[in-house]
Amino acid sequence: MEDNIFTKYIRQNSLFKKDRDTLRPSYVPASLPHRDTEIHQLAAILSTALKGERPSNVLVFGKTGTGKTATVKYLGNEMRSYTKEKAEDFTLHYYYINCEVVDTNYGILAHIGNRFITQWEERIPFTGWPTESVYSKLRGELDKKRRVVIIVLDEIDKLVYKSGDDVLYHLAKINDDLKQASISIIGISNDLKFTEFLDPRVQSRLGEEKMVFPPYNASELKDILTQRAEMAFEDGVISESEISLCAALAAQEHGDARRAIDLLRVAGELADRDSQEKISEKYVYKAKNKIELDCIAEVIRTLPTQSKLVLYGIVLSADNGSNKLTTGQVYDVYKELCASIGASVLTQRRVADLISELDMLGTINARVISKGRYGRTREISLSVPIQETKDVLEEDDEVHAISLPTIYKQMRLL
DNA sequence: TGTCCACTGGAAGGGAGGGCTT
DNA sequence: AAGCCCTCCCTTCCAGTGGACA
Repeated sequence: MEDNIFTKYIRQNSLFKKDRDTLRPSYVPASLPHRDTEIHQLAAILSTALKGERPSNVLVFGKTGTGKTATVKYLGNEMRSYTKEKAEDFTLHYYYINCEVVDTNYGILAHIGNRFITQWEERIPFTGWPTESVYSKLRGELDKKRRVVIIVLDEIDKLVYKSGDDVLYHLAKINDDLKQASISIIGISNDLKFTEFLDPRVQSRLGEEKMVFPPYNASELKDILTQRAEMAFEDGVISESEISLCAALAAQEHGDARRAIDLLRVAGELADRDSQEKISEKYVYKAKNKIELDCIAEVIRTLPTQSKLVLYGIVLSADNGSNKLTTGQVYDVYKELCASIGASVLTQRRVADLISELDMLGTINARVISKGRYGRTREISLSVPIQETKDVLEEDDEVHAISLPTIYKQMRLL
């Protein structure tokens, strides 16, 4: 046991208290600073459910990290603990569904339906049934008892963009067909405009009540971080000035509390790894850097192969000192890269679109310029670090197979 | 002043693939 | 299993264009 390689890591004094989950994005704290107004507003709407009546449907808007999900989950917990103490003649159900995970009409209906089906044999299968049957099965199960069902659809905009508003139409209309039970929906979205894509009938039913969560400012973020830091870190590990720094950095990025908390956690982890006793300013900046790089790396990693090849071409050119490229130049290098690994070569038109996509993702900078006599094109430059990007791209098997010396030779000929 | 380059960006359509329906 | 529809990725075709240069 003494010689086990992990002993040292486990024994090591940690800056974190045992419960470091308090800095995870999914953690819902027992109190939410600076969300009193929103909590009370939503509680007033939902309180109807505690009397056995159907509350209005609610749409909750707000940018990422403004506490939408936390507030809604918090109220769910509160309602559950309230009803636990009372014996009512109806049951209250509060279900949370993340539409980024369950993103099809069928999936949502089946998911909700299965919550009410206790017998395994009777459960709705993952796939196979016509959507209409799932709907009627759900309706039948719901109406067996007197109940109020509140369904939270987080990231509801993702669902609408991907699968349209059919489920929402069904769910909004289901109350007309129910005698005993009732359903209300809380939709959470960070996109204010998604309702434009809804059928007008769905739009008005779903948006009976609307709430907008404003971003946190730096001092509000600081209170949130102070609360979390107390829960997560041992005493004296982090001081006020470092917390302020985290808050200030996150406030610059439109007051995203999740970002701020991530910053705190990563700073802690980095300091911990270096066996520090305190989280100094240096580690906050290191954490900021790491988070940004991780973000970029993740974007690049999930790119389709063809986009990776285009980007790789731009990276190699930048590595060779050509900072500003035209679409034609990028295409030439790209063709060489494809040839060297035998990949199919896309048309220049398509590659131009891929370049636009890379531009939108922020990995490159591409703006249209005119070089007069010499035509109109995009001026393309890399906007992420060369070496790191190259490393991430080379993790890809296909990119890895490229023979660099050959490419460099070809590039000199171009 | 007009020309003309090297593209841009819109439009239409093909075809592969996945999921739903019959 | 087969048909259908939808979405995504891609190709083909083409009109349009900012500005250096003759």
